[in-house]
Amino acid sequence: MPYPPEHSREVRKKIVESARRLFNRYGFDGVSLKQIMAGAGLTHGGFYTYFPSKSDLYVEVLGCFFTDKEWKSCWEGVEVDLSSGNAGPEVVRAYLSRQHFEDVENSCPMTALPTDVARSSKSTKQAFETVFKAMVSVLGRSTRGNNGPRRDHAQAMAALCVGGMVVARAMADRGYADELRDACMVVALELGGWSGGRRSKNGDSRRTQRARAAAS
Amino acid sequence: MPYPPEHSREVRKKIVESARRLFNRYGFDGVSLKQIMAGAGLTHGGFYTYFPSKSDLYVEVLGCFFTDKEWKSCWEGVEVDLSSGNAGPEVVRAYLSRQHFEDVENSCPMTALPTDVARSSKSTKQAFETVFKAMVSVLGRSTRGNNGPRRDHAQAMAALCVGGMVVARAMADRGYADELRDACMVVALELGGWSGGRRSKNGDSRRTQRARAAAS
DNA sequence: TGTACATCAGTGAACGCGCGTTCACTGATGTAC
DNA sequence: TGTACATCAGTGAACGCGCGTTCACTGATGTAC
Repeated sequence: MPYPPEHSREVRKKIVESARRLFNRYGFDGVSLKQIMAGAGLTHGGFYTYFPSKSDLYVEVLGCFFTDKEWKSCWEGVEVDLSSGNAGPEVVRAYLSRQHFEDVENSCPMTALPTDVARSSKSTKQAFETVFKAMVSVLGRSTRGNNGPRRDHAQAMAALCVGGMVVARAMADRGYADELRDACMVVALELGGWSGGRRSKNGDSRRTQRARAAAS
Repeated sequence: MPYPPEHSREVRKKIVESARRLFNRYGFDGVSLKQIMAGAGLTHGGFYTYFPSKSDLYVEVLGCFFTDKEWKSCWEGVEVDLSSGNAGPEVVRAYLSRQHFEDVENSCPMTALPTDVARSSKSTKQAFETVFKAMVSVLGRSTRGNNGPRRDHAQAMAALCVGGMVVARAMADRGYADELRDACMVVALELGGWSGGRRSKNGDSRRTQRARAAAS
């Protein structure tokens, strides 16, 4: 047996990671297998040892986010424990943070790829749906003490987080994108009943920043 | 002068219309100039008589929605007068309607193309931003009698409309997509202070449908 | 009304290019002795 | 410890294909007389 069994697993993971970064940045059609394999330190021919097709890799990439117990984001310093009952406001702030806005490569695929997915196969949509439902579930479980947010509020919050980021990324004016992101954050937190809570470092709303500046 | 002056204008418009339908359905990279020109009843070689490049056509397509005085949607029976001060709830209902969800070809480019735009040139983003701001403006102008919605509420409503549709289109389960669309509609109307209003035929919320079914 | 003509919108072959995928092969690996 | 070997991960040339773009040309058009 020429190679140890973990070798294959490691290389496969490298390919998925490379693909995730590239798909996030350039979309499904904007990335070639040559680029993906180069990102994993290999040449293009070896791809088919690991995946039956480019589309199959795509499905796998979509599934690898948000479904782990720990939220495995690379957003510096933002690590949310999804199993805690109070992850809701943390998730909203992290999702709509400047960090997440800027780090396209490591961003949530729901922010970077939703319209690509809408045009793709059923299995791709299935992977996307699982991720979205996971987000809704986390937001819905998080309560402010009483009965928690309504089901439609949890869904709308998730749509607002995703939609806010998607639209913000499509703006030409960075200042307006920031303002929009902030507006969505404020409203999403209101919907969850988390308006009074603390703000994370990178998720500061403009309002908070202004208030802080005025106080000093 | 071999051709009348309006000929050129008409053909150009045909190309833009064909491109709009195809881009909405398959995205920028998923459509060839051959397809676009065929959709306009021409062969591919003639394209460059009308546009300098595929990208330039893309920018033009993005701008042609939502910026007219009348909302020139082809959503059957839904025609909203944007100059009226009360277009807000109508826009929300039309945007998140089943009609808009299903009619991909004629849908708003913000629903079909936002992540493509996020990866595109500044001029493309500029066109997208103009369309989005027009939507925010319409929603913001619409008041319920008092001081109207807050600025951040108008922005969040627009993001919720766009985000709700984008995510709904990426779902595998049609039933869940409908539920999500409905949740976003209910919450967006709440944000605008328009919750008590009538529902348009195709924008019926599930809640309304259920209530109606129970009453009969 | 009929004919010759200049214009230029539209055609379609050709260009170079990069794609996803295939496959005969190479050469690094751990094993056997 | 050293050598021969079987395995198979990874290589890179080659495949057919369709893309955006170019360009020499065709032929439908309205005009002039």
